[in-house]
Amino acid sequence: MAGKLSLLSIDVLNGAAECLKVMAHPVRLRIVDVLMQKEFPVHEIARLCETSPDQTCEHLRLMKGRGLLTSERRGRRVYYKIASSNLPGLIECLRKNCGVKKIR
Amino acid sequence: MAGKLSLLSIDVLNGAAECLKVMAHPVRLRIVDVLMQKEFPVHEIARLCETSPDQTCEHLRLMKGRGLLTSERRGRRVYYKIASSNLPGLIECLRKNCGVKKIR
DNA sequence: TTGATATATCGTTATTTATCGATATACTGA
DNA sequence: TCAGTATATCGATAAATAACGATATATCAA
Repeated sequence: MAGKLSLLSIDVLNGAAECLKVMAHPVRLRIVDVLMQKEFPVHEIARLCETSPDQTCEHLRLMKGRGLLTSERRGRRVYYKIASSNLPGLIECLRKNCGVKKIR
Repeated sequence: MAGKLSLLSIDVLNGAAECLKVMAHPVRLRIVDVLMQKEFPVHEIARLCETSPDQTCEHLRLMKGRGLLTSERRGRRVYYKIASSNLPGLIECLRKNCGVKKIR
């Protein structure tokens, strides 16, 4: 072996760490898992994720702020869906690598 | 659509979140990136990651504590290497999905 | 307009995590 | 044994994050 290591750049590492930090929360992982099926309004996400609506808003706001989700108001409901192509890949990675299995 | 969503279990989500939390740090990502090539002793890891040896120890301890790395003393050096098959997959996932590119 | 539903934000407190300096332990070679 | 190198741990402070209640805004239907 000769030459330098081929390493990820600092900028990329910082960006990736930020992304992982946002996703390093069980409820937010669950939200993505839910949204991988289709878009849902906030109260539905809250119900499916078994958290309160206001905490759900918080999580959604965080993820939207990082560009991971987008939202669209229709009537009094706001529908969220996955915006970042990172997320399905990440969840897929977790399923494959972290002993993550589907349950019914 | 009929039937329940197929969701990841709470236990799995907690485990995955813990794993991600550990990896959600630029220096620790760099450490894994370095160790993907081969094992290294602490001071080399510190040098390659441009951090102090004692902070490097901290990071290594954290990751080892989660079963992500293993270590082996040889002489006065302690060599660390990747233990978890999650990690290369995760880094690979970051390379592919998070706009992560190699630099020389 | 009023009441009900849905979503969002704000402020406080609690908890966790990071950083850094100091110090301790382990090993080697002289 | 001593000096020097390598690794590890500990304690304090700082910073970031989470959790929760309270309150605010938006929309619709009556």
